[in-house]
Amino acid sequence: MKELINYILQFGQLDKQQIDLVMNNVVESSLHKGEHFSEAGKVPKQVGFIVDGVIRGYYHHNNGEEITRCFISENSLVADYVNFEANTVSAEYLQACTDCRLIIFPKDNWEELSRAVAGWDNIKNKMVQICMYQKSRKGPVISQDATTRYREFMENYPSLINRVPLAYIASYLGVTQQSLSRIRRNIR
Amino acid sequence: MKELINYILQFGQLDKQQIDLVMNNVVESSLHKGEHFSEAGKVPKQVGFIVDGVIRGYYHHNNGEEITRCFISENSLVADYVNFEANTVSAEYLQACTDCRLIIFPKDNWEELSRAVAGWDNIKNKMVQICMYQKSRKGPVISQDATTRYREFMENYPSLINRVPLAYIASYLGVTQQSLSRIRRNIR
DNA sequence: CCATTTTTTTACCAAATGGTAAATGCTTTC
DNA sequence: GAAAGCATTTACCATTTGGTAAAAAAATGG
Repeated sequence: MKELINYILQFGQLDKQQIDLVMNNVVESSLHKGEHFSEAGKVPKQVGFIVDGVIRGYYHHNNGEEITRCFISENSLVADYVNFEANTVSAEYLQACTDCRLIIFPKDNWEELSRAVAGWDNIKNKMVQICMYQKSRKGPVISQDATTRYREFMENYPSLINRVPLAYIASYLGVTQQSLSRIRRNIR
Repeated sequence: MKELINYILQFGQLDKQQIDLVMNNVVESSLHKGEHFSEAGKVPKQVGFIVDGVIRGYYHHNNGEEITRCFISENSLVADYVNFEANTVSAEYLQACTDCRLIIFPKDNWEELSRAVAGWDNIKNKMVQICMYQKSRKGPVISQDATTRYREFMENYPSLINRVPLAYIASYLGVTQQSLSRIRRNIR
């Protein structure tokens, strides 16, 4: 819980009683590698905070291929927030790509906090903006060759290289995992 | 002006007097192919409506290469709205890729309308959402080969193929224009 | 600790793409 | 309508990447 409180207090002040209110509206939870936080075709019902682990966002393209769009790691909110807010059906999956420890805000509690905690909305909006910004972060540059895309990935996400299965990184970079493996060999 | 009025009235009702107020706060304008609507490094000061023509959004990548991120064509708003609203410096260029006829809302007038026209904010928010959605629309899929990316581009933007210089489409698709030219030959 | 499963690496060949250079075609302008 | 400036196509070859199959390495579960 400490991690979540520290995270929240980055965005605004809360007194002890308010912090307790927040804590009373969350649930600790976990996901094993491969399990889903939310799924395409369903209406998302929760906002999560990643205490430990990495979650990826992906969708199925026409041909059925999985396209990885982003990675989200610890000390971040995770949610398909637009559809969470609008009660609409999600178009993408959010899946644990390592085992994850999470703190969950169920939808009712998330809304309750807006009523119960003065200043919560201000904090909330800032957190959500950061959350959406991370998901929209520029992906790999399509005109660059795979080697360059991998190099830039290492610069932008150095902490992921040794934690996330190669197949997901390959999917994010738009290459087969065989090609990515070859690229890694040739880089050294 | 008719085009703009029709566009606006899609999103809400306005009476004749209110329409006049809107018209009094815009300026007709035009851009030649190659000229910029707004530029990276500057604070955007206007919202535009494209009466005729196509504008592209692009930015410079590390290595100096131009990356085309989106195309916007007639009957759409065009703006770097986040930075327009926040008075912050833009990170991308918006450039006419054909000659364009535009209707411009200078920033002061745009804000004036919120005060002068009841219901304007409601209409405005809907228009801006659509504008931002169009810019965020999913780009070409990085894992597909260039031929497939071009095929899907033709499906998604059939009206652009014969209007926009090939070099810009190539930049959007992440291939050299020579490769794109060859792809076009082989497709027929 | 061994068996099983998952993940990563290798290898080989075919196909796609980039780099470079040049030719052709198309517009614009005077 | 000729000249100049853009835009598009072609060609050739080197390099990169994908497809397929299999081996090796690492992680997982009894």
